Amino acid sequence: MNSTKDKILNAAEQLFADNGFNGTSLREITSQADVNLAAVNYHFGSKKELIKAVISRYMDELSPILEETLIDLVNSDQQPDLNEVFTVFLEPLLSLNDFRENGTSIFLQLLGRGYTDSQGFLRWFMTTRYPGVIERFVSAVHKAYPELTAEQMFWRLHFTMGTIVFTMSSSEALMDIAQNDFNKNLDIAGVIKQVIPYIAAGVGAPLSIKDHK
Amino acid sequence: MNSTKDKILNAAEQLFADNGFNGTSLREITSQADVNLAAVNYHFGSKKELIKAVISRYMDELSPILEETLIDLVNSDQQPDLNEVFTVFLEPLLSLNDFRENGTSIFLQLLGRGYTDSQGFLRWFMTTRYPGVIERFVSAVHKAYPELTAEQMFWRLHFTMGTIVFTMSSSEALMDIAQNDFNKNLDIAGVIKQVIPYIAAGVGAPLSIKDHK
DNA sequence: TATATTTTAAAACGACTGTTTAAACTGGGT
DNA sequence: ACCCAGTTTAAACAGTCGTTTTAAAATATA
Repeated sequence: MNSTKDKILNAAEQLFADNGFNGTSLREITSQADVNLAAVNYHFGSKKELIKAVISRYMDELSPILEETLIDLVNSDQQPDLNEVFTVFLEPLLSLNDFRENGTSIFLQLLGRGYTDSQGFLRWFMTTRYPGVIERFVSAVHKAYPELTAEQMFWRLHFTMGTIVFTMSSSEALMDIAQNDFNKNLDIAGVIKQVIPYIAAGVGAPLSIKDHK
Repeated sequence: MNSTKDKILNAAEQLFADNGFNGTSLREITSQADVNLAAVNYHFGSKKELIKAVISRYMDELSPILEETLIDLVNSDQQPDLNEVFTVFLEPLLSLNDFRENGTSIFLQLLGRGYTDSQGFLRWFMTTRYPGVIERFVSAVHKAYPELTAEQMFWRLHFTMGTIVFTMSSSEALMDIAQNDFNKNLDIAGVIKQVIPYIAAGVGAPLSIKDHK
């Protein structure tokens, strides 16, 4: 259905992805969605709740798929490679393109915005509302690299989050540069395939001597 | 000297680092600096110019040291390890603590804000004003890993930038978590030492088959 | 058809933004 | 003493923001 609520969500997610949460006004959203300004506060209560609704629409779609795939990986007999662990994300992320046009790119950009724009409130929202994905993911990494201590796991997963989030929030600019400088026409899937070996190697980096003590 | 200009710069850099450029108003800055609101526009012309001035104060201090160290590395006889290449940044970055209190942390946070807050204008400012550092750095990485194509270099250095920038813009929150969960009291130098093996391994990841064609 | 409920519409609210204005003040040079 | 450039001050500017209010219109319920 093409209700007012949906029109707002569709306009909002694109604008949020492009210009960030702070950088997008309700007036831009409602004029883009061709609805009245007051409709946002009527349907969602506030801008903050609208942001949550935009994110939730993706996470509710993604998290079950992701969790299932990760559980399969953890329960399999053989020890996975770190590259395999991260490749697990590829298909579920790309499936968002069936869910909504440009869904993969928009979702990853939103994720990036959420971590940088609004000082930590979205991080809290995600970790408390979708804890399963993170737990399964940590288990999978642990299975692939058991020697990694919990502390190093913590740091390296945050580094990884940074790589993803930063890359994706500026993915359009990066793809433009790649197009101009290397004549390579990459889509979002191409960027993801570029980043997987990087983060797999980063997480899999050898333990430094000083941490063994 | 403790001029109005300096008082503004000192207050601005801390607020910018904490709350971002968009998230910091001129009124917050001037009241923190205990100067009149109009002083910013009088001394700097605009908020945008103030941002540039804050960044420049650090970059003018850092870039000569960094360039020199990188040139030494490139001109040395033996091939450097990627870990060595990135470790080169440690000392110059830490030297910012002598330059200003908490200088290292503030600068890295500012760098992060600049890349995410103001859609690319600061990226343009940095690359056009301090191109030498980037060139030397690319040369150093190339010397350590000659097989890396220009395109893959481009991507991996951007991934690296993302790791750094994201980690540092939320470094305080991360250090708090590390303190609570692992009872480890890390300072900014500790975080940098954690991240170096990660990015070195990421940049040094093996070339995937499909890029050889 | 009549009533109740949901949805839209236009306008205004108070608060905040960066910037500008014009007057007051400051310290040094003649 | 006077003048004058450099600096500081308080006030106002025009604009945007998220949110609320009030009334009209559309829709559903009986």
